[in-house]
Amino acid sequence: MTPQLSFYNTASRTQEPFTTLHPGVVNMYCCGPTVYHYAHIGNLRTFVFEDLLRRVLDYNGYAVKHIVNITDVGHLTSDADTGEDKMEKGAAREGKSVWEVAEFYTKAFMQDWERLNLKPPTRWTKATDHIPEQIALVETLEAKGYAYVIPEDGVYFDTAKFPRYADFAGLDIRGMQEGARIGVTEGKRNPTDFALWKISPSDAKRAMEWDSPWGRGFPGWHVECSAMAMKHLGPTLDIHCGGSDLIRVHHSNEIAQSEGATGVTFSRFWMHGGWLLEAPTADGNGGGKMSKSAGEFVTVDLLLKKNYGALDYRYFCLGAHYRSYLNFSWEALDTARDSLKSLRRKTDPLIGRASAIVSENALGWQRRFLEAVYDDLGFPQALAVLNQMLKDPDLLEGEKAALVRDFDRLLGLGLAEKTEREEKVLPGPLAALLEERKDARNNKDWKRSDEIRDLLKGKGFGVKDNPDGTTSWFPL
RNA sequence: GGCGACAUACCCAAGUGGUAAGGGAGAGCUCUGCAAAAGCUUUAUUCAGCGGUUCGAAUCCGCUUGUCGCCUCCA
Repeated sequence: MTPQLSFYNTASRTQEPFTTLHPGVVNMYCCGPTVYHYAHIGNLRTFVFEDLLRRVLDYNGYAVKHIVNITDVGHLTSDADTGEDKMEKGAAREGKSVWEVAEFYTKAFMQDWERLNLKPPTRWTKATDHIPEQIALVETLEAKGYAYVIPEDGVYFDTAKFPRYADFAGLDIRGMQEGARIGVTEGKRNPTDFALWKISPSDAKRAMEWDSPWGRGFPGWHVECSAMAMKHLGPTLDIHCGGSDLIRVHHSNEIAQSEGATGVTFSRFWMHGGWLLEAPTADGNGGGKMSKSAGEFVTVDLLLKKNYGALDYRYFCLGAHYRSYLNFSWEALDTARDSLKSLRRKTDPLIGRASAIVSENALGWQRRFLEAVYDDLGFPQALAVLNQMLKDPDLLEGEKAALVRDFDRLLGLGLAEKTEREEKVLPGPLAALLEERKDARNNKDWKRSDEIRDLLKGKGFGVKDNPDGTTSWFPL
């Protein structure tokens, strides 16, 4: 019996059997990064989750159309005009043009994507390549009576015209009104109304602006995702993903403007990744959601600099359920790195030895693994199944190898191939030392032998004496 | 102020009514000249605290404590 795929749907707040609008095809849109700075590993956790989802869909034989956007338009940081534009802020910080900043960080992001072994999306879509589509969407909303103009400010979406607005995120709008809210835009009809198009102030020239029926300006905070998703995937998506922090505002708004314009369900499944939390420092500061502004700004580059592999971080993410909080600490990452290393030690000897998976036993392991993964991406349990499987003495090596290869299609840890762990050559003088140690050992000069072992250890090389009399070394 | 989430061993963490997965670290054993690596064994009478429902609760309900988040932008 093949296990059935089911995912937790934020829209219904329940886990539902997965179905698609069109048989065999999955249209999936994932909110991507704003490219004004490097992505930190908290941002990246969401993309790792989405990659896991993507792999499960691929594994099931779906033709997946997977779109990830690149937000290269700077949006203001608040409703009020007082907010700073992230892109312009980035440009000012680095003395570059906004376009250069966008290009630089887009490349950096894609590099991180590859390092984490994320499958390339079917298509990357850039916000600035879709200005006409965004304008068209706003025009449709205006024609349907969902939009209103605040002169010299912009076009806004009237959330009162979309009665379901609060449902998706379970917003308590009355409670929000009671809250002290600073920087309310003059002229907004409802606190939840949001800009569809912002008109540039007459006295300031923006680095990125376009002509529109409402005046020169730039698209609002949320239209790009609706416009691009519907252009490339049609009015109804199968899955829309993002980080949990997008639920309340961004995704509520996307639903309002998309469904307002088309009259049909925008996305059948909504899936959101949990946050990466930062441990507080020893003095009790920091802690909470990882961000660029607070605490340590941890990027993949920093990980590599500290001698972790990007896949160590991927493994770290695999250890926790995608919807739960994950506590990041260097100690926890050490754990993940050691775990992956020891996992590789078990799976490396199996590379290239796969046979067919035919025995009852092997099929049972495969079923258990898939049951875990198909149950709302239960990768932590799946990892437990993998570990137990590797220890099963009744399983033939060929089948073990085949299972590892099969599971890794979903895990994406590179367990089935020899990675770039290149054969390093022991530097000449050290090789000579190793020879000398061999002689010492033959003469039972344990003192000298141990000295040399310590010396090599200091240089970063471990030594191990094999039972057959040979000696091997490995980088520590 | 309003709303919400979370709290499982040394660390990460699974488990949402049936009697605590898995990994790492640690410990013991085997192996070894000693190590390393590997293999085996082992590590929570207990799930923040208190009370309740139940034949039965980490799992449901209530209260308390603590941490974090949202009500600006955010993966």
